[in-house]
Amino acid sequence: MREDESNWFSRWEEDLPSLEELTPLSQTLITPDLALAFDIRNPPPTSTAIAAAAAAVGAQQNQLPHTHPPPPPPPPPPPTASASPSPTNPLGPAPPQPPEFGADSADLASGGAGDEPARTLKRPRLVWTPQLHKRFVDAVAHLGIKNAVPKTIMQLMNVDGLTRENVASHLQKYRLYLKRMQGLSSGGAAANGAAAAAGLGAGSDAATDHLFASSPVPAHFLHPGRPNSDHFLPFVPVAALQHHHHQHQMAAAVAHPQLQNQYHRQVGHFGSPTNGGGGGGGGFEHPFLARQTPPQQQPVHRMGAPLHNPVPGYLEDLESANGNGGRKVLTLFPTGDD
DNA sequence: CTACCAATAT
DNA sequence: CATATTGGTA
Repeated sequence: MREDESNWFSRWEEDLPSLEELTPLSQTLITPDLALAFDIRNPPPTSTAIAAAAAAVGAQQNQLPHTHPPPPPPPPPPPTASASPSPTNPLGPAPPQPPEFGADSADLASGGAGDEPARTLKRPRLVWTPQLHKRFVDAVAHLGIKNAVPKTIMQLMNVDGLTRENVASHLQKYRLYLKRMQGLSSGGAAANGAAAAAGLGAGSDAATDHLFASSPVPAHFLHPGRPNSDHFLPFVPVAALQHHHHQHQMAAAVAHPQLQNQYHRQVGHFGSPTNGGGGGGGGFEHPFLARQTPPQQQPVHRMGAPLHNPVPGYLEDLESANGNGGRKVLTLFPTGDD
């Protein structure tokens, strides 16, 4: 049993980051339903989509999975017209997202899925794009390490198509990353976890930081035993369900399971040109799949998130993996937690 | 039984 | 290496 449940809300404030952290993240996940909706099995003659994708290095995640989903029946919203007070997504509603399509989906000849979806199809590998990860971190940050468990995180992220397993897996890795960093940052000059996370120290250079360094790590993460500043946010776990009203819920990017080559070195130019530089609030996205699938979550009656609706328009995020040594610019949150 | 976690497999 | 999958456990 989770013994902490008794006092988890007593310490909510501790973990509560600053409200401003609520980042209007937006991600698009191609959910199988979606794919199905688009009818992938009726692909255009396009062929070298994959090659194209490879060529389009700037974009790494936009392959369309041809997964036929285990039919998640669109649950008819039977809200008896009563609840649904704050539809505001805790972490972030999705700003306008350019519905860009990857075009295509190479059909693999596996298994004769010539016709109807074989019910035993697996989902494509989820690609944790920086944006997605950002959302992940935000969710964890907002939940607090204590409550940051896969299910909760998943719900908070509210990314369509994301499964608990996905989050769990990533969470595991994330924890490892944090742990590694704790050891390095503690006692060292780097008092700031974010700094270490950025890839400053020697701990994160090439490998581990790829994705993780993209998102600042909340300071409290590195020091679980030490509440930083007491945040006071008398918030209550409002049971927040997501569906209700259209909020762009995007999807995450997925890649083909098989065509997973091991060469990708393109994590570096995310900044969308349209935005002018990285960072830009609300404006940087990639060729992602945008679309939302009908509600598909279970009526889990669990707590929601103590977040409030973020104001869209302010985004931070950074990315710069140049091999220049050292120096990392952390465009941290406006709160300046570090 | 559900969910978490760590280990293991792909 | 990044995810997925599995097994044991709370």
